[in-house]
Amino acid sequence: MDNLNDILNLSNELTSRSFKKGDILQSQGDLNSSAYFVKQGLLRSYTIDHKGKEHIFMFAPENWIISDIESQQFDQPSELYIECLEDSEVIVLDRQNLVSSTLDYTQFDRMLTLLSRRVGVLQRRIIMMMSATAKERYEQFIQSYPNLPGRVPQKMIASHLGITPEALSKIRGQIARNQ
Amino acid sequence: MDNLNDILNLSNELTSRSFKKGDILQSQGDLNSSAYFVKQGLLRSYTIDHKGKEHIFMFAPENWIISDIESQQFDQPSELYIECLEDSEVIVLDRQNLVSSTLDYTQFDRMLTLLSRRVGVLQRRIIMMMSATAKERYEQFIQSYPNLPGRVPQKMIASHLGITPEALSKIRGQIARNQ
DNA sequence: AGTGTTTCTTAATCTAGGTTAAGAATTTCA
DNA sequence: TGAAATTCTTAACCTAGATTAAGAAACACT
Repeated sequence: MDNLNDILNLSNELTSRSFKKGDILQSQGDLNSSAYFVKQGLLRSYTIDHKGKEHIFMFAPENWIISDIESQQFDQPSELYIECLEDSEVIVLDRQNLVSSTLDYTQFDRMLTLLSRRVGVLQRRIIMMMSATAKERYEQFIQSYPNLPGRVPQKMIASHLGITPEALSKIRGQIARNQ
Repeated sequence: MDNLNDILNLSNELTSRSFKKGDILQSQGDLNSSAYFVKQGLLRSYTIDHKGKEHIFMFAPENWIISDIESQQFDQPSELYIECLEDSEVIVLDRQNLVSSTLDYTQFDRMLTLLSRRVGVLQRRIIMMMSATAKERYEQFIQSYPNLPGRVPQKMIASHLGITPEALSKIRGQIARNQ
């Protein structure tokens, strides 16, 4: 992802805000949900299901943008919590910064690119969930995001993979053992 | 989804093509992948994983649009097969019909809406896969797509849910039994 | 209409990953 | 720096769904 300043209207008027580890930027059910561009630090998004269990949808380290896109675009209640995992510098993009009427042609085009790429990521993730074992998904995860283990507690990686912390610990034990 | 004619450039020059049940409109690995708008009939998209197993990504009945979006937008090899499940009337949208340079402002805006909605659907599907049992996912499926069972063989619904046909049969047996 | 092919069901068995529990390691923060 | 809290590991046991198999039902095609 190139310079997001070009993609959006960030240039002048939008400044970044600081958040502390543990801060919740947005909760499930919130209206007026935003998109968050991470200049420095690390955010995560997650849901809590009807059984009270937490499921991490994604992590956003430096230069990533994180948001409940549908909620943000159409002013629907957010399905995701967005939380700070490290003290972070974040540009908050409200509805009016990302909605069609405020975008010029070039920005529009980049927005379309961004969304198409996201669809690709989600498509591959669904296929992964359907076809791969937990071990395969873990190996694919550390390959795709080699700098995240170390910054993120293991149990959160487990949650992102859709397994329990115990299962991930067992898998890591296995991997360590045979080599 | 409103009238797709408005969203795109379909109006005059693009006519629909007929396909027969069983026709494969696009294969895994194909370049020049297209998007397909279903006027009449039913399509599906699926992958075959490295273990040789088939996984149905989505179904597209009347008025749906189906495509490997990332592949179509960026001219990358398709990850999905797209196949006809019934004799169908389909408008084939090549790269040049859907790429930024050919879209006017209104079309652009609708394209953005379309993609944001797709992201929402995929997001909910991932959360479902992580949090719900096979039975819950099946019940949610027939609620979301009440007209598909009957048009689609059960084993394909199983594949879309990420379970085996035997497991789905067992679940249906259970449901039938206790009421 | 009749035969071959695909789909669906049922049942027995197996296994990846969940659950529970408890101790060890690490982090947090006064 | 040291006590409390959180995270990680290991192990025993359990369960949802996979696998295998075989018969029944539904479809497809001449």
